[in-house]
Amino acid sequence: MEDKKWPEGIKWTKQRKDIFEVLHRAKKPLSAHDIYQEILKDSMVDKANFAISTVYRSLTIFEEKGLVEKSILLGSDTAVYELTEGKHKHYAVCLSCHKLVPLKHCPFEHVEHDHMESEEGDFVVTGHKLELYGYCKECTANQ
Amino acid sequence: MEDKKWPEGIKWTKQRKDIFEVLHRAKKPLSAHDIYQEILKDSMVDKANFAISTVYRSLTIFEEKGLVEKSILLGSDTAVYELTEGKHKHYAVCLSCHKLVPLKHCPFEHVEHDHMESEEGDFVVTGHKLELYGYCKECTANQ
DNA sequence: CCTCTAGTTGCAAATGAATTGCAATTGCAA
DNA sequence: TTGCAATTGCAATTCATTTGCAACTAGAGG
Repeated sequence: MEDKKWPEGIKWTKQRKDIFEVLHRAKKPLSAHDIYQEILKDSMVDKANFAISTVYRSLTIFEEKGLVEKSILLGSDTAVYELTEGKHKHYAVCLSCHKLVPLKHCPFEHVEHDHMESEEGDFVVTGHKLELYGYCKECTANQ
Repeated sequence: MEDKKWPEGIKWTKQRKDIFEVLHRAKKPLSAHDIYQEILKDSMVDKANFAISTVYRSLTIFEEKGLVEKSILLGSDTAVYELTEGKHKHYAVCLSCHKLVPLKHCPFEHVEHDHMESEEGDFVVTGHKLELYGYCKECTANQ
């Protein structure tokens, strides 16, 4: 985080630093619970001194500031978060093993804008969320 | 429903018929709660004789049978459902007024398949979920 | 370095969507 | 019409997430 500009009006606390670190080294979106466990595991802190509500509150703020992206993936009821870091990523969810497979490209890099027209006039598109589903290599192989 | 084939092994009960009707005439995805309220409002039944758990259970079955599609839209924590009816629909969510605006076309009609390649080999894509976000005509007009 | 305070946190209790156990009910195949 | 597996109502439960509040700190301004 050191090299990054931190949004105004929000404090860079030890807890937020920990949450950021976990998200930073994660290779996939994590739930609040995942993050919490990871922090405890690393004994970055002792359990008696870190509330999961802090994770939720921090993630909410991070999201508001555009630092993380929240999504609720297919077939799940818990939200997962990942750092935006300027990047733009999508995943495919395996319907069989529920694995998350990152896509190489955003399929929308090549889509013209006028395809976005809505049924009721213009809509200024600022972003999108895409999720593919199907079957991963392993699950296809094993029938 | 009369003209449609009903999946095997699941019964066509009064409750499911009501749920189906509500979904059928809905112009947008509805939550279990929406559906429940709608049914009560229509006095299709009296409250004392229709449990919301039935709505949830029915929707789950409908989803398993491919009759409805479940999604959890941006900025919401409750699932919404709509009949698939063969169609394929996407929405844009207005970040300002939270209105759901249906899109005219699925942007993927024109996307080549190889853009779906994943970082770790092939993935058989059977479907996708797309959600655009941005600002609707009205909200853009009102600044 | 110290002070002060708005922003944060821990904790425990509260929400609210969704699920479940169970006994009673009901489609519907035979 | 009958029999039973599927379904339902109801109430209790689960589980992710949120919230109230008093105690605590980051970090701006002395």
